[in-house]
Amino acid sequence: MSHETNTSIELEIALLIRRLTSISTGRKFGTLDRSAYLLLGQIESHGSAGVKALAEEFRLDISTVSRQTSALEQKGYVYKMPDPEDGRAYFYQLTDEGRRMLEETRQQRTERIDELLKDWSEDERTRFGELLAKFNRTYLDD
Amino acid sequence: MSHETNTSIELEIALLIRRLTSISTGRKFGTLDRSAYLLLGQIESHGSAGVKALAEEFRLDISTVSRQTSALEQKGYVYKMPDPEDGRAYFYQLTDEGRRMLEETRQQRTERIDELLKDWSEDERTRFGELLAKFNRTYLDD
DNA sequence: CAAAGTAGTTGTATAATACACTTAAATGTT
DNA sequence: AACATTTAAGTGTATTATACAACTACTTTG
Repeated sequence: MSHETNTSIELEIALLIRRLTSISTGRKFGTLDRSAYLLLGQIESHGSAGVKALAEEFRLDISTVSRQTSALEQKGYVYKMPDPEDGRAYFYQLTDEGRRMLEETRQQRTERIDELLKDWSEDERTRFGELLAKFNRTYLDD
Repeated sequence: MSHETNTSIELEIALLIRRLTSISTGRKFGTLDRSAYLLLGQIESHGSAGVKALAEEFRLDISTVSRQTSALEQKGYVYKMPDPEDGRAYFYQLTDEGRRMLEETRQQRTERIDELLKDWSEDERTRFGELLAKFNRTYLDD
């Protein structure tokens, strides 16, 4: 059973949910809640970003993301760099602690998926991951 | 492109979300919000039920479902029959209006999926529906 | 029959969200 | 160059789905 496949699946599910729903009352899958997990993941994979870019990525209101990044900053998972080219804007970047938490959460979530899909065939998991990814991309273009 | 396949997909997605998250701030896909849609669908497919059974089905707190069914009753989509065998309990049943709304919403949601997946192959849509269904069942047994 | 358990409701708190407004900086127009 | 418009971010407020706790009325059990 491929660990990478399951990592992909759990990420795609988290994204699917983010696209389709709003909140998730404290229903944590790992140490970080979903919004924190997705934000940190986005910053990790696409580099530092401002509130506006993050809000667009996740189809959330800027005010919502502003509060979420604020919370992440408070916890020391990200820090804010002023954009040298635009006095209004900032770039959020991961701290070492943020990177550590992200990895820890990713591992916890992946383990959860490992357990849930332990009886699925390799082919099923691969296919499911691919299709969720495709669906999430389809949804994005809407 | 099979309409039935897409109906199945949208139902499974709604279920997936219900399982994994909590709320969805007014993010309606049709006339009914997700909780109303799922509750009416459950009553339609599994027959009249009380608050407790519905809460268990959707892994929600009884108080949450109590409020949701209350709202549905208020809108005239369900009515409450006292359980003849248990003076504390009730059975919620669909009204004609509720059945109509359910069907309308189902159609709207399915159309949305039709549109989203218009470029997917028949095989992909079938497979995605199957896998989501399988995943939801897997999740249930947790 | 009294005690414990249960179905449902209601009160209260929480959390993620949107929308409206604000502030400060950037951009565009005459 | 001055003023108007736009824009990035933050803040105030309302909404909503949810959980937990307390309560009521009924049922089951010892």
